[in-house]
Amino acid sequence: MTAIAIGKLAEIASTKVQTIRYYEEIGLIQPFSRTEGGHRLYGPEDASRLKFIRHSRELGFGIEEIRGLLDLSDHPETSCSAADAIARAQLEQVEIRLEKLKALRKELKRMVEECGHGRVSQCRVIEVLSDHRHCGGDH
Amino acid sequence: MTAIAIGKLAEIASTKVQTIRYYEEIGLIQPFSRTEGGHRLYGPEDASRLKFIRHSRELGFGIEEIRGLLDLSDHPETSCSAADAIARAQLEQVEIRLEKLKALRKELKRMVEECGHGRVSQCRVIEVLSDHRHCGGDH
DNA sequence: GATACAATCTACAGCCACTAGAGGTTCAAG
DNA sequence: CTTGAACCTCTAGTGGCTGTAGATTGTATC
Repeated sequence: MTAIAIGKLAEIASTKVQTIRYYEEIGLIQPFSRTEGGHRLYGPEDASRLKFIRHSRELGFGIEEIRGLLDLSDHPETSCSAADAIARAQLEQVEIRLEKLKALRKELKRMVEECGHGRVSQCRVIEVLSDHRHCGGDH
Repeated sequence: MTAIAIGKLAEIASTKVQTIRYYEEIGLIQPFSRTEGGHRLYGPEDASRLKFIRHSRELGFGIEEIRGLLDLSDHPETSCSAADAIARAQLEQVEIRLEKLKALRKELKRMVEECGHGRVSQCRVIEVLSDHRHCGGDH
C-alpha cells in the first residue's frame, strides 16, 4: 500500500490540509478512497496533481484556468494549442502587471526621496497621494 | 451650497457608489450631513479625501495603511517620518513583487516558446506546470 | 400639482481563494 | 489499553469590494 493521508500529501505538496479539502470541494482533486473511519486516502499521482495545481497557482493562474489545464492533461490525445493559449494569455497578464508595478515603483521611490522629513503639513508622501496629477506615470 | 450627492462624488473620484458606502461603513469617510429624506451630502473636501483613498489603493496600500495615512494628514503637526515609513514599506513590497513577476515571466516565456504545438501528451506547458524542477527561477 | 423616472436608501448575499476554529472521532505508537 | 496527534465535518471569517431586491426620495417635465 502506497496510500497516504491528507497530512502527508499536504506536506509533500507544501500545502495546508484545509486547502486540499477546499480543492476537493470545488472538484479539483479527489481521494481514491477513504478508511473505514472516513479518513481520506491518496495515491502518489494525487501528489503530482496537487503539485501541478499549486505550481500553477504560484504562477498566477486562476482556479478555472487550472481546471482547464487539468482537463487537458486528463485527455492527452487533444491538441496542445489550448494549453498554449492559456499560457500565452497568462503571460500577457503578467507583462501588464509588470508594467504597472514598474510605474508604481517609480512613483513610490519619488515619494520616499522627496519626503521632507519634517512635519506632515509639508510631507510629499501625503501630498502625492492626495493628487494624481503628481504622478509621472499613466496608471 | 456646494453640497454634492453620493453619485456625483463617485463620479468625481472615479469610484462606485457602493464603494463609498463601504468606506463609510469601515470609517474612512463620512458625509457632513444628510437630506431630510436621508440622502448623503458631501463637501468638496470629501472629494479630495476619497481621491486620496482611491489613489492610495491603486498604489497597493491596504485599508489599514490608508487609515494610518489619513490619521497623519488629519494631524499635520506630527512628524512626517511615520508617513515615510509606510511608503518605504510599501516600496519594499513592490520591489519583491516585481522580482517575483520577472521570474514568473521568464518561466511563462519559456513554456510558451517550448510548446511543441503537437498533442498534449508532449506538451511542455503541462509538463512544466507538473514539476517545479523545470523552473529556472527560485520562486 | 401630478406624474414619471432617475437616484438614492438599507440590508443582505456573493465574489476569490483560501484560512481558522470548534467540537468530535479515528489512528498509530508505545 | 492508553495517549495524543491527526483527522473529520461544519461554520465563519478574511480583504475589498460588487451586485441585487425592494422601498423611498429627488427632480424635471407637463
